[in-house]
Amino acid sequence: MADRRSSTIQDVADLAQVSISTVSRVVNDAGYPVRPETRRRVLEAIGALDFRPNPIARSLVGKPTQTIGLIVPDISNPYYPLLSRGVEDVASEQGYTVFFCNTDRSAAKARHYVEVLREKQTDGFIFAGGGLEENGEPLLSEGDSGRVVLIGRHHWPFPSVQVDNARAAREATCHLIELGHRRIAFISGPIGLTSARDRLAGYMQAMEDPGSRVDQSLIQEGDFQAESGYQAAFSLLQSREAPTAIFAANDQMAIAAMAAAYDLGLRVPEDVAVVGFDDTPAARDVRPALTTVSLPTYEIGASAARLLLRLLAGEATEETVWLPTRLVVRQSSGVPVHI
Amino acid sequence: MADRRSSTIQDVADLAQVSISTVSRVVNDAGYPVRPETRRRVLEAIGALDFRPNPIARSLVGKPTQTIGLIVPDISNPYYPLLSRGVEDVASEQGYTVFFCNTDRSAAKARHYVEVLREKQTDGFIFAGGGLEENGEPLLSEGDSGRVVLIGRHHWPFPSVQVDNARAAREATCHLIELGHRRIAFISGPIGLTSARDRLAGYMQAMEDPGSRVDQSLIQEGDFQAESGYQAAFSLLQSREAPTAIFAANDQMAIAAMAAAYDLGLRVPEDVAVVGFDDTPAARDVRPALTTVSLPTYEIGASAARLLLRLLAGEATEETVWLPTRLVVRQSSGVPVHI
DNA sequence: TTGAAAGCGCTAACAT
DNA sequence: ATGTTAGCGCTTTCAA
Repeated sequence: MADRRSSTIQDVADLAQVSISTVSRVVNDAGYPVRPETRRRVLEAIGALDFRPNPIARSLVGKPTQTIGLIVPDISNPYYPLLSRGVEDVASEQGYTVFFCNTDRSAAKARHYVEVLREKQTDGFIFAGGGLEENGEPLLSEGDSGRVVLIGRHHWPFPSVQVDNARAAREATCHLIELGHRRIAFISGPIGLTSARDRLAGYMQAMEDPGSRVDQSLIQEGDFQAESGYQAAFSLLQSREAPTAIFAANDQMAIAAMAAAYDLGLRVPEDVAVVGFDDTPAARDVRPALTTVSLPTYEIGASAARLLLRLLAGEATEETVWLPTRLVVRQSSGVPVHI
Repeated sequence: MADRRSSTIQDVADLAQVSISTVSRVVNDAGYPVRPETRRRVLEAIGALDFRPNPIARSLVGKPTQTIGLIVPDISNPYYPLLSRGVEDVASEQGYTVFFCNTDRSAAKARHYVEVLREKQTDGFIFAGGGLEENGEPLLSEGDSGRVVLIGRHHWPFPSVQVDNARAAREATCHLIELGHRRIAFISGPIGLTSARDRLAGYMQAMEDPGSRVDQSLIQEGDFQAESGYQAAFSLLQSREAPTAIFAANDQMAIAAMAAAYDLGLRVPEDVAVVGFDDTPAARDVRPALTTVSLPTYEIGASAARLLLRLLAGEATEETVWLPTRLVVRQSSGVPVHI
């Protein structure tokens, strides 16, 4: 039953013997005066017809859609699900529904989604990951102000939530140094990405401390995907002066690096120590469990959502939320530990 | 520039000195006769004003939105990103944009999303994973026919794409039996899910073949999450008559099972063989690499999208697409192999 | 307390 | 070939 084209406000009005304005009033229940008896009739009709206001029509007249979008660069990176969860939890708690969009690290796709989300389909959106411009052309404009929050470093006048990637990478590298390692290799993310560059910078800072210049052959560029991490680690580990430790810019590459070591007959952490970045679920599921930089991933998403919601409510203005990172030492770096 | 409230069709009409209908005609370029000179003027105005038709208004008058939704049960299951990719690739190739929705295996959330997507925000949607009813109440209605396709087994009169879970699980179990294993444990998914039950059924079939009744203590229920797999494997492996092989209903649990073995000082595959299901990226990244049932995940998504798009174009009717599975033997089951 | 009517931006008959 | 107009379903003045 109730499978015909869904009922409209007019149907309800007819059934309740009132005008559509009255129906609209009781639906939007804004403390507008409506005689109890009338309200009752309307409510009854609404129930009988299973009426629900058409959100399209609603937003055409400028009403908020109670929907926000979340744009992420790579849905297959296990880092994002948790972040999404954070966004979703706080959003749905406040009655918002969230649509996820995957840009696949393509600026064109990102632009496309920004446009789609912008055109009033959603009240606002969260943009995670880099790629905020497509060959010079900014993806966002002033007009987006007040309804967008960014995650990660950028040079835009929008609120955002951040994490100190450089600092975190520096700490992780120092951990390895303290363990006695000197030849520490670094597998970076795509250097086109700010976050990847920041992590590299942190590594460099730590390595320079000891005095010596950083051996460039110890640095390999990956692309955040497992395959690239495997390749990089494989060649690193086979080189004449193989590193005794490998620090990968994300967990996927780090886990792949452990695989490369395994395939070369090397033990982790005895022969090579490995540390990752992100603390994705896999980091603790794998063996040896991965030492990695733990990001408050869920909280990053939750904070971004809170920020956006406040923005939409007209509260916050420009603002940056910094969240802390923490090195989680597990087995892969060589220290006897709890998991 | 161009940051005021975006221009409307009226603005364009004014600037081009034509009526809004003419503008609409050139915009919707349906081979409708428009004098070249006029068209040029309109196009020029459109360019000057950076006009883009408001999709909300457009869909209010019944135009398709060129948007589809994809509802998945658990965005943090690494199985879904690839499926999503399949959906997205064929969709965007045909000019559709896709919104992802995560139900978190909650029927209430699923219902919510179905409603949101249904109310014309999207032209149609793909529903992956179970939970198609909330205590008896079906989530979908006849009215959805023609704009929804399902992924996975169900009893609904909607087109869908399927995989033979039972058969695949049977084959995987047989592989273990052929390797000489007799005490093969099974860590199932939540038995509330059809796919989980089917996989269990397949395992049972294979185990019964040899004659003996299946030892119930060999079967543990998990929830598709790593933690449950770890627990199950840990207790299984410590029991008096420990299994020599563990078959987990998905890769996440299988990988966790390997971790449990590792933590108990057991070697995989020498002491325990492990096989998984899904062939997520982690299966090949982990060491020993995981023997697992490979699903054409990407293709499942792509097929579903193709089906939906054809449906929206008014082509297909009711139809079920079956896709093949394949056992990928890697290291964890004990055979010397290629990865 | 309620209704009538004007739009929101667009498409699609229906004129011309 | 182009313009007029009536909606799509809803909210919101403005009247009554």
